Amino acid sequence: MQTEEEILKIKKVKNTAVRTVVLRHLLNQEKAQSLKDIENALAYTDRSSIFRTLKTFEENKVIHSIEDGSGMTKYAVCAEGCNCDPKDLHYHFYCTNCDKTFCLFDVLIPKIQLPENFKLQQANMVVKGLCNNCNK
Amino acid sequence: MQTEEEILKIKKVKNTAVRTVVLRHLLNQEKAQSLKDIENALAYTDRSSIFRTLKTFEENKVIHSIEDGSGMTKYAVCAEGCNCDPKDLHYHFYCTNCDKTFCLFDVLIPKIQLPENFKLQQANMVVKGLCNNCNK
DNA sequence: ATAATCTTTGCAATCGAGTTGCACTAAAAG
DNA sequence: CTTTTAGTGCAACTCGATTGCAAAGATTAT
Repeated sequence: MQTEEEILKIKKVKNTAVRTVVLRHLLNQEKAQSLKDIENALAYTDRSSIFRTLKTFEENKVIHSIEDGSGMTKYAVCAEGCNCDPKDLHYHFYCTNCDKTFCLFDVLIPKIQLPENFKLQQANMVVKGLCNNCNK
Repeated sequence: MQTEEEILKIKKVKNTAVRTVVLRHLLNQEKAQSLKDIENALAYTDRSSIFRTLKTFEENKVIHSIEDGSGMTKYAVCAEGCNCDPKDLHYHFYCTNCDKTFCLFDVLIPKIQLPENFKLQQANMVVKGLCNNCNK
């Protein structure tokens, strides 16, 4: 497992106090985090600083963003060697009753044949409905 | 083609002035409409009335909502016999440069095998990137 | 038909995620 | 050490979505 410093160095992002704690937090979580999640976890760090940090991380492929249907963009650290291709991604299932998001790791996203000269940057596949707990 | 009155009767939604004009507008458009689109088109109808009308329509399966990556929820009239299954839907391609949304009618969404006892209500497949015009 | 009740509508206000301007501080370059 | 560039914190703002409330309209019971 890489340290925050190593990751930032590899991705050519200058290391700062805010960047280190944000990245560390993301690495410590098993679920993708929203700006609000991070803000709540890091009580003494300003929201806009976290926001700009996330933008910087995203531009430099340190993290990628996910639309999971909850209405809030979530962020997760890219796996080693991740180039944010859709093949790295999976479906998200958002339960409209309990507001939980499930990652459907077992269901792979098929290759999408885009029209001529379209360039894919990101794919968000959100499935909404009732989870096993709420479907009664 | 059904009239607004027929559709509302079939879906058991009481007919009102606002509901008729909103539904008529949606029927007349070839593209899915955002709340703002409808608001602009119907100058003398209040936004919150349109909003509540859309919620009522959605609950009663008169229309379905679409997240197309633009950040605004869009609405489209359900086809006759549509039960808002994902099989009725298609991918949306959102160009991050020119902010246009393209419906990829030719690329069908494969059947998604959900985990045991999960109930699917809606699926939004959004692909982001550069369209043929911006990819130069 | 009339009163009581429920629904719909319009307006204004609010919410919340995201974003930006600006001044201050810290780090890098000269 | 001075100049320049980058990062941070605070407050304010944007904008889509949503809600409280009172007036208007429709429905039901008397």
